[in-house]
Amino acid sequence: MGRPMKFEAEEVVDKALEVFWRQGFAATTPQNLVDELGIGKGSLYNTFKSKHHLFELALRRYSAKRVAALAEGLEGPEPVLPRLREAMRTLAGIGDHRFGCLIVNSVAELGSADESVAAVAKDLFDQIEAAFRSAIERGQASGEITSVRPAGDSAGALLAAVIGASVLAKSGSDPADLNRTLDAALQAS
Amino acid sequence: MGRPMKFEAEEVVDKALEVFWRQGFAATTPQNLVDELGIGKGSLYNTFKSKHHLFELALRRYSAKRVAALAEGLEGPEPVLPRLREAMRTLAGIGDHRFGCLIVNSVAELGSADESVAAVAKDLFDQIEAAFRSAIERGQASGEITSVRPAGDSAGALLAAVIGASVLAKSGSDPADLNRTLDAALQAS
DNA sequence: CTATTTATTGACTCCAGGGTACACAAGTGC
DNA sequence: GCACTTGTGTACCCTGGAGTCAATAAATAG
Repeated sequence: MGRPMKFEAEEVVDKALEVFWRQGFAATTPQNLVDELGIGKGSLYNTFKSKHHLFELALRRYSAKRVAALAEGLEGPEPVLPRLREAMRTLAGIGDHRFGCLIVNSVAELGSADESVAAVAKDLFDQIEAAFRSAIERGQASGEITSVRPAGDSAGALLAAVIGASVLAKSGSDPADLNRTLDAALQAS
Repeated sequence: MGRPMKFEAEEVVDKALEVFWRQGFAATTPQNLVDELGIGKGSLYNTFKSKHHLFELALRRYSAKRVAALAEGLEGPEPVLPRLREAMRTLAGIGDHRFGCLIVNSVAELGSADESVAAVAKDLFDQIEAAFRSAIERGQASGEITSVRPAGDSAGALLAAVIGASVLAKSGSDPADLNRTLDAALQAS
């Protein structure tokens, strides 16, 4: 009982995610959120304890979406290399927006001071690396990818390349160059 | 004529650099700066127009130092691979502090909204890539590095790996793992 | 219909961030 | 010594960030 909420929390978190992604944590004000989420300040603080807590929810939601999309993109029939290629481009956020990856941005902004952010980031990075690794192992099993290098090493290198490309995208690098860079990292596997 | 300054601007910028590196731009308050630079607020704003301007000076100084150290580390007699290896570790900021790279942090925090920051970052990244490239070319000329892959492609991949490692360091990855990752990227060249 | 519970609204508070103003200090030229 | 110029130190100011609160609305139980 009691009055029902006029919005769905998940949708609001999705919108908050966009705002934080565009502006970063510190640069996003409660007023920004009120304006863009379409709910009042009272509801905001009633539903989500604080700006920081909402931020954490947004980070986790972003991570979950990314992991799901990655799993979907990598599964399916071979060949696996083009799948990896496409997945890397998506993760790096190359193209249209130039906001990079929300998690990368957040860990760079707050990582050394905010343990909860660092933890979410480490978690996402570990999951991406694991997904890369299993894809590489599949490719090695089918002979599509050389086995001279351990799959774990290659997966780590690909993860670093994706993160690096995400940052480079924010600094204004040419998307075509970044695609070449990612391809170079991938071909080296 | 006029009263002489009681401090040297360069030293103060160096100290400011440390503070911004530890805390990021938004999280650093004028009071923080006053406390750590050892100069009064009046001098601060008289010498450096604004917090943002001081920040830019700090970024540029950081870049200049990095580029100089990189050039010094890469020059000298062969073999060039161990030099690259060491340079990458230094650039990624693996080890003690866990603050990553100041430029990477700054571009991730402000890059898509602050053109001047993005420009300094792009500049540094270009210079690092160029230094990598010329080192790789030297290695190729002496047969130390395979020439199957264009030096430019490898240089881009190494740059992305270094940036990625810097971010991973902030999220709390094990330094030993990061060193493996960097080695994997380097061996792939 | 009333009591109770929970959401919403938006005015309000509190404080810190970023910067300014001004009185004073420390130099130089004459 | 005196004018002039340029730092220094600090009290002060203003805005906006983050969050709270009291009044009100919308539901359910009985």
